[in-house]
Amino acid sequence: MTDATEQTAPMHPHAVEPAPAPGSGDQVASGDHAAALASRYQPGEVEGRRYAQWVAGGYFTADPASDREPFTIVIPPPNVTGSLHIGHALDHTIQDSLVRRKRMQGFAALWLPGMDHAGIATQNVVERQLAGQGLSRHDLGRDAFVERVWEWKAESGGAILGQMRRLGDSVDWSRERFTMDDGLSRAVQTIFKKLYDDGLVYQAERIINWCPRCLTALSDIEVEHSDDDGELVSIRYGDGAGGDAIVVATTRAETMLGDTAVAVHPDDERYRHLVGTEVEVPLTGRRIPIVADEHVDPAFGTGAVKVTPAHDPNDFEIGQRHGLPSLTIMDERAVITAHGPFQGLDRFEARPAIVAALRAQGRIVAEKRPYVHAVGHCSRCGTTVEPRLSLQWFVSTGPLAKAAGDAVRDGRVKVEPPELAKRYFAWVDNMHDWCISRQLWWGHRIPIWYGPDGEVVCVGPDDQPPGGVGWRQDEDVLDTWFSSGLWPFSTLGWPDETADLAKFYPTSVLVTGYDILFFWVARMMMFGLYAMDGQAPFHTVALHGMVRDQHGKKMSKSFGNVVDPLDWIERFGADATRFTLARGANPGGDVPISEEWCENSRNFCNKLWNATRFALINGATVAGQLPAPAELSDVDRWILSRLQDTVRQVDAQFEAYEFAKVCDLLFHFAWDDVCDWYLELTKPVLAAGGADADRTRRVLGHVLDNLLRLLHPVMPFVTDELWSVLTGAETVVVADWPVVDGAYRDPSAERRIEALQRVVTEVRRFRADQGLRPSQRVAARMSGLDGHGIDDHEALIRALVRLDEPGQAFGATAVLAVSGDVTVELDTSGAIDIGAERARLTRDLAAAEKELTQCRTKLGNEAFMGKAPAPVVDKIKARLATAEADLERITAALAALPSA
RNA sequence: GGGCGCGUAGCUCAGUGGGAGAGCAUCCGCCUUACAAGCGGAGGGUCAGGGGUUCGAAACCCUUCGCGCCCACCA
Repeated sequence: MTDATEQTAPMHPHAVEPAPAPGSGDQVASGDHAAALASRYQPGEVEGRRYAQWVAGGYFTADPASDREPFTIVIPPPNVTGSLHIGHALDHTIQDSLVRRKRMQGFAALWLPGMDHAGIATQNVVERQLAGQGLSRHDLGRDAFVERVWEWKAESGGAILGQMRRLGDSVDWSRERFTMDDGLSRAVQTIFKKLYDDGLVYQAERIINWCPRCLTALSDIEVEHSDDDGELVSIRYGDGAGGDAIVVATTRAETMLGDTAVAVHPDDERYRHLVGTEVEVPLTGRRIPIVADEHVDPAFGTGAVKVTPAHDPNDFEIGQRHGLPSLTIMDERAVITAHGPFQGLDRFEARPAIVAALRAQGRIVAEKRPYVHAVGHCSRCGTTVEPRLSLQWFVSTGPLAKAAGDAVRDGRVKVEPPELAKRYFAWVDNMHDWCISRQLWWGHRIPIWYGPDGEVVCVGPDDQPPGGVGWRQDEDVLDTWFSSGLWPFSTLGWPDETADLAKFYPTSVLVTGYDILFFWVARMMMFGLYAMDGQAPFHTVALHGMVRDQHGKKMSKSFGNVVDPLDWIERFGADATRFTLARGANPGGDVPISEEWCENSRNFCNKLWNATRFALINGATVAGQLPAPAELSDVDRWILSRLQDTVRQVDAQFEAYEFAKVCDLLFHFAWDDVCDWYLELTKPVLAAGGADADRTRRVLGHVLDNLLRLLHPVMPFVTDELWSVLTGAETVVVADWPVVDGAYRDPSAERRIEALQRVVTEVRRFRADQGLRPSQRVAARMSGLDGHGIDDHEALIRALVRLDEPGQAFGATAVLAVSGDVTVELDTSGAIDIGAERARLTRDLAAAEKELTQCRTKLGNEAFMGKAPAPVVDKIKARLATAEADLERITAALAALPSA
């Protein structure tokens, strides 16, 4: 462990000098400080003040000229339209913990904040606002509408930034970015042109997912499938007179208006004779061919499929294979445009109308039958997606996705937890081309210009758009995820060769929920590798799960179980909220939370608060050298050794993204080791005064100092407040992260104090069983402590369990046999509850006997003795010895019990 | 339809080949001079069922049952 003087000294250019120690080099926190601390932690009084100090101190501002090793995280940019929900709070807590620790470890740490313009989602929000005033975006016109969205962005985005401050996010505000700002728009245009020039974006007429309400194309990932109830109807095509009738089954009868073929499987004997002939499409009078296609499943329905190339992706494929025409029969709002009685009907109105008309003609051969099938819905508005044939822009994902997969496959990018890489591969290895054009107004407009004579020109960021009569720019904008995919380098200044890009790219770790592994992570991988010469955008992808309620249920408004992070921050504090989330965050796992657990986290904050109060009241010292190991008492050695072990384990768990384990380790070290045992053990020493007390004050200060540092990444506010009071320095934000110092590891001291704890616990247990009030002092005689090397600690033990030295008239009435040869005789003036004690001893006896039997059985098993490794056998032998001794002790104690 | 995962204390979850754990909840006793947002003590589990591998299984394999998630263009 580094020495205390160094630890409090500023180590970063931004760090503020600690308050000069008055008079001497040693700085002893006085009782005055403690008096300043209320008996409870009140987060509201601390958080705003601390955050303002951090920002004013410039601690979060990263320096690209620094010679320190970089550590970079780019924030998953929240949707500018939304507000931060508890899932963001989890995501941010994890990122903040990582970046705060690295900052303390001396890295040039950058956490880059920003927001996403979220094209379709944001446009929808503003359109709804307009609708409230009876307006549509067309009433405003494109420019005015976009202007309106920018206004909303300023309002909504500001709220998000405020929430981030409340959470304590240590982001570099000087580098805040927005996907629509000038720099990022330039990046978008640059990569679009590069892709275009490389032939990796193209325009094509294809069947795409279309939202008839949003009136735009959607990519595959913007479509959510659900199993919906449908009805399968069987319709007879053809007149049947010449045997050319054929029955098809469909859930979408309305599309028959656009049928251009009927398809059967080539091997289907039932229909072989019909292949190559024509049938008449009912209601239309059109005659269409019957074709043979492998895609048809002869076992499904009637084995014959109606083919509507313009309104079904499969049918489109079949159409391509057989050179069929595509008949578009619906407009962009999914209203029937085909001439006839159905014109003007919505698709869902047309369906029953057409079925009724068919029935009237006797064409329905099998009545409607319920049929559950997967139906796509717009992920933004829920409207049933309509496959639509239209001219759109696509990214050719083949080579990009291959590279994205390889980067993880060959280990250049690690996925945590590794199991989730399977999902990633499943995605990138089966990716379709990506439809990137959107018929929206809010977004990056596609930099393609069309000339009067059919010219198509892609315009780069530094190019002058073609002027002249008849030239016009493509009306569409790009998919939001197109710009999000550039985030790790566009935010650092790309395409310019900036100092930030050189220093902070590739980023260190990407933290996000597994739910957007496909949406976002895969796209960043594709674009990062492509734009940055094969350098992946991050070294590690650390995935967490979704926040859930205390029963593991998804949070949703309809369940009424949604937690607003600001609500918890108000009521329990930001640190409690963060600790609750971090404590549940196992890698890749969902995070259940509840108000009760958050209360517990708040209590933990208060525990730290009061432990520090105790230290201050007792004059804990944080400056100066920690005494050499040889000068330390057993208790000092024990707690310092426990601290070393905690530092070691916390580091290991941090590196493994095991946030739940980090929290668990620190919680137990702080509450059990430090508060429940160590502070109690220091009380008699401090009360006695003298050199021992002086030394204890130094160790106590050191332990708390380091504990607060260790907790700071997860609980930044309370630790900063306490640490600055304890040390007199400005802030723990840029203090050194604790380092393991092997000189203070002391397993034998740990064993001795553990023995002491066993004795204390046994006496307490007896006292509790006997109903002895804590305040009641009992005379006692102890022996056998030397067997554990704790004979020096008899006074300490007596202090902890209120046992007096035996007086003149000592008459033991109870003998506790603790462990080894330790016995404690207590003078309870004959007032012991023999029944309770007998019950206790009988239970212990049974446990010891069980243990004894188990061990003997094993050791008597030749196969075990022959094959089990020696250390395992030795361990069983040791257990046997302990069990035998326990049995003997307990038996003796039972025998010594006065008969009732 | 394909893929992935889960089932351990009342609840939520750790534990992945050698003595069943944590937090919360429960019960008992305490205002013991940092903290009642606290302190001390206690109870509670055939590790979903079955089979197998092994000297040894909560863990590895097979299987049954139950649950969840992701992906998906069979009308």
